[in-house]
Formats: sequence, C-alpha cells, structure tokens
Amino acid sequence: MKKFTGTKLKIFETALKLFAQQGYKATTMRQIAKEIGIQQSAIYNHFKSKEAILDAIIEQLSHSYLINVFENKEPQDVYKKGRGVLKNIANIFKLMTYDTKTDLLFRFLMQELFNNSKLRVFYNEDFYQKNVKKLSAIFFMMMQDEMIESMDPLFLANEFFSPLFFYQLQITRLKADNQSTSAAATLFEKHAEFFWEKIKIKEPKQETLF
Amino acid sequence: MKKFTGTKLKIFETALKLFAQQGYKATTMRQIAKEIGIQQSAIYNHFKSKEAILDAIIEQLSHSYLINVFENKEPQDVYKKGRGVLKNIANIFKLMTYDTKTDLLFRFLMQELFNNSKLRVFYNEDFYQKNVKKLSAIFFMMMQDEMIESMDPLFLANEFFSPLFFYQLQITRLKADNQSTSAAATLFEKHAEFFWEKIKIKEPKQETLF
DNA sequence: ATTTATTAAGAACAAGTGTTCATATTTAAT
DNA sequence: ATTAAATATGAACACTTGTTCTTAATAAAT
Repeated sequence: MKKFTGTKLKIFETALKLFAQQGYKATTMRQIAKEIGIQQSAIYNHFKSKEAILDAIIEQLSHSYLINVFENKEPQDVYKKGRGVLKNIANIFKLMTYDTKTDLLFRFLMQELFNNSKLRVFYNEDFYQKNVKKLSAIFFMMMQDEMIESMDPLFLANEFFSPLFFYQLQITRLKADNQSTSAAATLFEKHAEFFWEKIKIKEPKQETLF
Repeated sequence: MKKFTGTKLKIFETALKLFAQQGYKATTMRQIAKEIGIQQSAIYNHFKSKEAILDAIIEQLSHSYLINVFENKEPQDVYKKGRGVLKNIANIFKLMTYDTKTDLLFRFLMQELFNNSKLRVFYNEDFYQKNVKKLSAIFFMMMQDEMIESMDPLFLANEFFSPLFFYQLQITRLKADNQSTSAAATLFEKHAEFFWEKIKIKEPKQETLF
C-alpha cells in the first residue's frame, strides 16, 4: 500500500473530501486546486486524470477499516468470547464513525455506490460479503458449542450486521448536517447487547435444594 | 398532488430514471431529451430549469410508498395483531422493491442523500422519523398489553426498522447490476418472524394436571 | 375559419469542464 | 556548482453544460 506525501497527498485528501461531500461528478479540478492553493494544471503532475484520483481513492478503500471489522482475527479464535465478540464488532463500527478518514471513505462509498459498478463490486465482495461470511462462521461455531440457538447462521449474520450498517449511515448523515451524533453512537453497543440477549441460550435455572 | 401527462410526464419519468441511475449532476438535459426523442429546448416548455425537474421529483417522494409504510393506519388500530403487524410492515417493504417507480425513487434518494440537504431533511423527517416513531408507538402499546417484553420502544423500533432498510438497499444495489433479488427478498419476512419470536412474551407453560 | 395559446425545432450563447502545452521555478543528484 | 529531474505556472484548447431566443408547427378556443 503506497502512501502519498506532499502535494500529491493534499490532492488526494482534498479530492476525497470534496467527492464525499458533493459527489465525484460535481467536484471540479479547479475546486480541488483552489482549496489547496495551487494551479489546476499542477494536479496533472501527480495524477494523470480526474479518474485517476477516483481510482486511487477506491484503491484506498481496500485498506481502510471499513473492510477490517474483524481486525484479521479468525472466527475460531474469537467465537468463545460470546457476547464479547459482538460487543467488539459493534465497537469497531463506533470507532469508525469517529475516525474522520474512514467516515469520509464511507460517505464517498455511499455517494457513488449507485453509479459506479466498480464500487458496487467492492462494496459487495470486500465489505458486505466478507464481513457477513465471517460473522456467519462465528455464529455457526457458537451454535455448535450450544452458546446460541441453532438457526441459519448466514441469516443471523445479516440480522446482526444490518443495524450496525444502518446506524453508521445515520451518523454519516447527521454529520453531513453538523448535527449531534452522540445519541446515535450509543446504538451500536445497545444493539450488540440486545442481540446477544435474544440469541443466547439461557442457562437452565439451577433448582435450589433449600 | 398534481399528476403530469404527455410530454411533461415523459420528461419527469426519464429524468427520474436517469437521475437514479447516474445521479443528478451527471445527467444532462440533452440526454433526457434524446431518450424521449425531442429537442433539448423543448423541455423548457414544461420545466423552467433542470432544478425544477429535481424539485418535482422530490415533491413526488412525499407521495410515494416510501413514507407510507403503515398505509395511514393508526397504532392503536393495529398493535393487537402482534406478529401480524410486523409481517405486514415487512411485506410492504418487499412490495416496494417490486414497484419500479418506488424502487427508482429510493435509488434516487440514496444517490443524492449526501449532497442535497433538502433530501436529507425529507429522509429524516418523512421517511425515517415518521416510520420509526409510529413503530415505537406500536411497540409501546404491545408492551402495555404485555404482548412483548418491556424496554425502550424507540430503540426497539430502530432495531426492527434498520434491517428492513438495509435489505431494501441491498435489493436496489442488486437490481443496479441486474442480479437476482429473490434470495434477498425473502429476508423481509424472515426478519419479521425472527424479530417477533425474540421479543414476544412466551405463554407460561400450563402445568398439566396428569 | 380565424385567432390564440401551447409546444416543438434549431441555432446560438455564455459559462464551465477536463486537459495540454510551453515555460518558469524549485528540488535533488552528480 | 552544474546538471537533471520534478513540480509549479498561466494561457489556451476543444468540448460540454444549462439556458435563451426566434421561428415554425400544432392544438384549443372563439
């Protein structure tokens, strides 16, 4: 993963910000240049075209937190923590919304999702499928260990994932209007807690002898 | 609610389709005109500007199924149906994805949400808040009637709403790539079923006498 | 049938678009 | 210090954008 520096980095960051705020098409090269304080033609010393900037941003997406909700941990190494796993995942979603760059990348992703097929492939494979399948594997192991009720693990993964995604979208929207996100930010953890309580297998009440 | 006819209707429909597919900014007046088979200047006999078309579409949103998930039914009239209410709502979401126009409106909404503050206000007030609050009222009544467990009804409403929204988004995305949506479409009902089972208060087991 | 709106066409305009070019300035390497 | 490479400038180009204008065709009203 190549990191940009100097002017090239500034162009990249400014473009990401503007693309996320206004959309790719609505953002002009002059606007990017002006924000940095350089001439528009100077951009072309760093990126061959406007689309090249777009490609660089999409490339960056692959290395962002967005697709690393599990921090590269394997299902069999974490599933035993039960409720803790869910809370941990919820917390990573929460942290993402606090990280300015991840937030911009997410907003950019949502902004361009429906008119960029390359992004849809990324979203589906690297973001949605990857996370849901890993979640599914975790739930499956929990079922085998009789920690949670038995059912379709992939469906369960979708049910757990979707509110997290939705709350993230909500926060991104609120930020776009400079509104407070604190109330929404609590929903991640509440969701994990609520969800676990609903799927866990309750310990059979121990009959008291006296 | 004024309905368009003739050329004006064609312009409206074509613009909605293109805005939903490519975004507002990326769609040109020439493109709209060409698709209909008229001259670009002819559009201006029906709409004063490109933005006027946009406004007309946003206006239409207010009358679409998107904000009428409850079909104008009041909470106190439906909550007693319990599981049936949830299934009904899930079904309306499913039907929305089958309705081409609603699907286009939803895709348009998502496409422009992050660069159009007017749309964000609409999304928040007329789509999100309105539905979640009505849901919340229903859950509250269910709690008072001891049909479901007691907890924060607004949170519960969010938890029920968010997967429906997410599945709708998934289907819209799949359609954009001409992929099959049948598997995703089953998730609405599964969600309602799953959710109800998790929150309903189980009848205490009747002790058999013999 | 004649008048009057309504809608269409076609050309044109002014502004904005991404991009290129020749040239100057700065930075890095020898 | 000199050379070479990288980065900046400012003007220009070719093209697209939304919109307007004049004029012609069509439809509605008298």
